[in-house]
Amino acid sequence: MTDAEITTADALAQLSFLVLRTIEQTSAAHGLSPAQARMLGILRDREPLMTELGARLGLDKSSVTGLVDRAERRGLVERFRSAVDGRAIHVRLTPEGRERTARAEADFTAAIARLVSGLSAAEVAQLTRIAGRVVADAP
Amino acid sequence: MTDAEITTADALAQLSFLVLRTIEQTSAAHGLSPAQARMLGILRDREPLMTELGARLGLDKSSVTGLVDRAERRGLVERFRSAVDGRAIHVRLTPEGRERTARAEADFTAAIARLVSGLSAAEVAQLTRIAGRVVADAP
DNA sequence: TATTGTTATACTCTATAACTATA
DNA sequence: TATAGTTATAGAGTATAACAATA
Repeated sequence: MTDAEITTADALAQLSFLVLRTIEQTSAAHGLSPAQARMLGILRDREPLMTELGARLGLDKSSVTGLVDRAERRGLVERFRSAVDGRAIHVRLTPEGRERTARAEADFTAAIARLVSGLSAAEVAQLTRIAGRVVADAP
Repeated sequence: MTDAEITTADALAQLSFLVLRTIEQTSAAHGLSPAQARMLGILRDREPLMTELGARLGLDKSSVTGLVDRAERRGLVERFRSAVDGRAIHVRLTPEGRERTARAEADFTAAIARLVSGLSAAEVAQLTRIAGRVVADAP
């Protein structure tokens, strides 16, 4: 009974703050904001329309315009017109953006490994599996 | 082999975005920003100095000034001078702030319960225990 | 008319640097 | 001198509402 009891909500909230802080730190080390890092991660294997990007990020279209504007100004992404719809615009990584994304992700993976380094291999596997289930089940 | 393999880093990043979105939604339903909700949660059982609050939140003192300003304007918190140090200022919840905090937390707890409703009771317990361990081990 | 995207505007959040008041 | 806090300023991120261009 020396360990404090902790609710699921508390444990997940605190774990999330920890992971988000890790994302902030590794992003910042590569000159990226967390929002940009998240967008670049999505663009790693897609060239979505502005609207689709907004849907994936859960952001309003005007927010996506600003996010893409700032990333484009930094040479990380570029816009190009849809071949089939004159109104629609795709976004994709530039080579520079792709490199930065890869390096930031490698650092993030290493940081997460340090974060769970106090767990046994079996516990890490359980955590990964259960977290993956929650994410997959989510609406 | 029908399930996609997922890395620990990916699973935790996605879970964290999911939890953060839940915090945003339940906060917004009570007229709070995520940053405010987090601050109010800290103030639930403390009356810290501005500096101590900043240390707990990991924020610069000027950021804390703004955060407390906006919360004070909404009647959620109040400042009061230290009895022992003429420079120092404590922050505490108002009765209104305490009520809002309690209601938002209850909603958040319910939302997290829905998030993990696809897991077995044993899995929820495992997730809670392991997440708690990671948080407790973190620097 | 409906949809795609941008612009104008406003607010929150955050940091750095300069400042005031107290220790 | 050093510390606690505020102010001035700047930039990112977000949303709502109004708009232009295309479907």
